[in-house]
Amino acid sequence: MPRPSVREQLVDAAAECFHERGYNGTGIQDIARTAGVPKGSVYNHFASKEALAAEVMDRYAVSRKLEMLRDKAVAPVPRLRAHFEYLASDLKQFSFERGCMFGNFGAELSNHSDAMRGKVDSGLTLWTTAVTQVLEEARAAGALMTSLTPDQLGQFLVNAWEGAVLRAKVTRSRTPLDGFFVVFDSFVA
Amino acid sequence: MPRPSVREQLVDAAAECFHERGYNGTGIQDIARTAGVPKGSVYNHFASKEALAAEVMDRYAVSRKLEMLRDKAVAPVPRLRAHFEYLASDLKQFSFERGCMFGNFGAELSNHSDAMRGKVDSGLTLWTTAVTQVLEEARAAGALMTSLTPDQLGQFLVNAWEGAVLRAKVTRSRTPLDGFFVVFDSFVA
DNA sequence: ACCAATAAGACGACCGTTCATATTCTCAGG
DNA sequence: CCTGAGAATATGAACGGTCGTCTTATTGGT
Repeated sequence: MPRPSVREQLVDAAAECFHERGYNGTGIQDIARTAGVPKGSVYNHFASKEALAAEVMDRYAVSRKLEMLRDKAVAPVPRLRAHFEYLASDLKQFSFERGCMFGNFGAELSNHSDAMRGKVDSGLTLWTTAVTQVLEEARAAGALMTSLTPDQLGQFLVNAWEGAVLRAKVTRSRTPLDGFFVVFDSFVA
Repeated sequence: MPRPSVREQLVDAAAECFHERGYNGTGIQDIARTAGVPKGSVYNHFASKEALAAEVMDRYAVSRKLEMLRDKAVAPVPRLRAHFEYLASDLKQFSFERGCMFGNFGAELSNHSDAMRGKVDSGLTLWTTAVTQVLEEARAAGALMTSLTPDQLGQFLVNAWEGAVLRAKVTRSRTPLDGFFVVFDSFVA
C-alpha cells in the first residue's frame, strides 16, 4: 500500500477552485491551499496547470452521469427529464453560482488552449449523442410532439440547457431552468 | 474641442482583448500594446481594470442594436429573425471564436464582481424584454405557433441563443446557430 | 540503504496600480 | 499677436505581490 497520496485531494481542490473562479482566476497557490498541501507538491503529480485542468474536466464529464440516460428500465421521456432535473439539483447545491463546467471552460479557454476546447467539444458531443438516443426512443414510442428530428432536437436541447444554466448563474436563480422545463414539456410528453 | 484622446482607442483595444482572451486572460499591458499607448497611460482614463471592463460592456450592449427590434416598419417575425441573423453575422466575422460578451463575462465574472454580474444581468434582461415585445406583436398577428406565452418564449429563445453561441464557439462552426434557426422557425412563422 | 514521493524555497516574468516627471494645450494679461 | 502661467494629459519607471514552474534537499516506506 503506497503512502496516502495527495493527488486526489489536488484534483478535488482544483475542481472546486476552477468551477468557482474559473481557470485564469485560479492560481496554483489557491489550489494547493484548498487541498491543504504546499504549493511545490502540485508539480509532483501534474506536469502543468493545464494538465491538472484537463484531469478536472475528465472527472467532471464522468460526474454528469450519462449512464442514467441509458437506463432502459425507465421510460424515455421521464428518464430524460430526470436527467436534467439531476443536473438542476447539482446546480442548486451552490445557489446556481457555479454553472456548468463545460460552459465555463468553453467560454474561457476555447481560444486559449486547443486541447481544452477539444475536451469540452467531445464532452458536449458525447452528452448530446446520449440525449439524442433517448429522443429516438421517445419518437419510437410516439412521445415526441414535434416534427423536428431527434438529432435536431437533441442538439438544440443541450445548447438551450447550457444557455439556461448560464442565465441561472447570472441571475442566481432557478427561474431560467424552470423556463427550460416548460419548453421541454412542450416538446416531449 | 478637447485634445484627441486615446480613451477611445483604449476602449476599442480592451474590447478586442477581453472578447478574445477573456477578462482574467487579458493584462493591462496587452490592452495598452493593442491600443499603441504606454501601459501607464491607461490609468489616466480609467480608475481600474474593472472600470475599463465596465465601459467595454456598456459599449457592447449598445452594439447589439436592440433598436432594430423596435422597427415597426418590418413585420414582427422577419424582424426578429433578422435580428438573430445580424448577431450571427457578427459572430461569423471572427470565425465564431469570440462568442457573445454577455455569455463570456457572465460565465467568467459572475462570482468575481457583483457589479459585472449586474451589468450582464441587466443587459440580458433588456434584450429579453425587447425580444418578448416582438413576440407579443407576432402573437397579435397570429404568427406564434405555440401555446407558450411570449414571455416564456422570449426568455427561452435568448437563453437558447446564448447556448448555441457558446457551442458555436467551442465547435468553431455555424452549425449550432443553424440548429437554433430551425427550431426558431418551428416556433414562429 | 535505496528510491520515489514530498516539501520548501527560489526563479524570472508579469500582474494591477501608483507616482514623479515631462509634455502639451488653453487662455489670460500685456 | 505674443507670451507664459497653470491645468490637463502623457509617460515610463518602479511598487509590492503573485504567477506558473523548477531545483534541491529531505522524508518515509520497503
